[in-house]
Amino acid sequence: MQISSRFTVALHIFACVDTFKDTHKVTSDFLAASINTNPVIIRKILSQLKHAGLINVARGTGGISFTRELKEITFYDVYRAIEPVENGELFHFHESPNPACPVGRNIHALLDGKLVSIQTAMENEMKKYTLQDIHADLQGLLAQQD
Amino acid sequence: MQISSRFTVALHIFACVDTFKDTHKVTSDFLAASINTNPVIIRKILSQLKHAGLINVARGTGGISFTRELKEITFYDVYRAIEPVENGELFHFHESPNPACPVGRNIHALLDGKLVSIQTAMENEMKKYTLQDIHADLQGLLAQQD
DNA sequence: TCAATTGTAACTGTTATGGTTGCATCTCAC
DNA sequence: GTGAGATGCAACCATAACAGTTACAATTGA
Repeated sequence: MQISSRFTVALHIFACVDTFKDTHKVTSDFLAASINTNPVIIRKILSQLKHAGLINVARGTGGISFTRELKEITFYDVYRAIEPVENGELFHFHESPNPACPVGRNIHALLDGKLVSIQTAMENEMKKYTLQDIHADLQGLLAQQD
Repeated sequence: MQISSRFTVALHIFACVDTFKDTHKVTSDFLAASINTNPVIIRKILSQLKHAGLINVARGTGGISFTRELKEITFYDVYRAIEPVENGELFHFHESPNPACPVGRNIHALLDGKLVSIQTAMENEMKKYTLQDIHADLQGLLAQQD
């Protein structure tokens, strides 16, 4: 299975807030227009990001602000905020291997460490990228396009 | 989302075939008993592994054999054999960002390379492990348990 | 020929996703 | 205060993937 589009949508949200925060009121409707989806989808994701402590959302008046500097928010922070799986396990292990079988009895011991190392490799790469990287890269792209 | 349990089931299948190929006829029923699932689930996964060229399955008589040495089959080979997503993209990007928005127009250019590097980090770690590692580790565990 | 086995279609129940409507609640400007 | 504009959230819907199950045709070797 794929990691849901909520992840890229969340990164898109951050890029929009960063880009437009001084020139527009960035609402869920505004974001939905840039991302081309429904405002309620945006609000659900904003709610997740808020509960993870990454942003503040102003009720009533609208508007989004970051709780930390951009370089202090990594892709991994966003991924964990958005991903609903309890304790964040990347692999779904089959539930009940047969303990009467020598393989079934040992399959977890055989695989668990390897699966963790694979997941960790992905997560460590996610931690290398921050919202500051998006900010910088976008500035570069926009400068070319002027 | 999580990577489906078909992946760990497939690795379990390989471990069973390797362990029991000389002492038992390893059928889908036999495997289903060790994995504690339905024989048809097993046959579906065997079919995927067969189409990926990793195993041969004997119709009628039953029995499974490897097409390569264990050390020549990596976790990544198994993952790609089992994962149905076309061209194997780990991330599901939202479909149609708004080209009229400076962010929407550039979001793919901003993120694609970073997402690929994350996926590649995971896949490279998967390529480090082979079925030979499972074989060796299981021999070690079983030796302890005697 | 027969028993055992694979291959596969058809179906079920559950869950996640993405989308949508509707509305209560909140906030600020007036 | 009132109203306009927002968010928060519940309640749906359609679709798809997953895991499981039944049934049966096709294959193979004894």
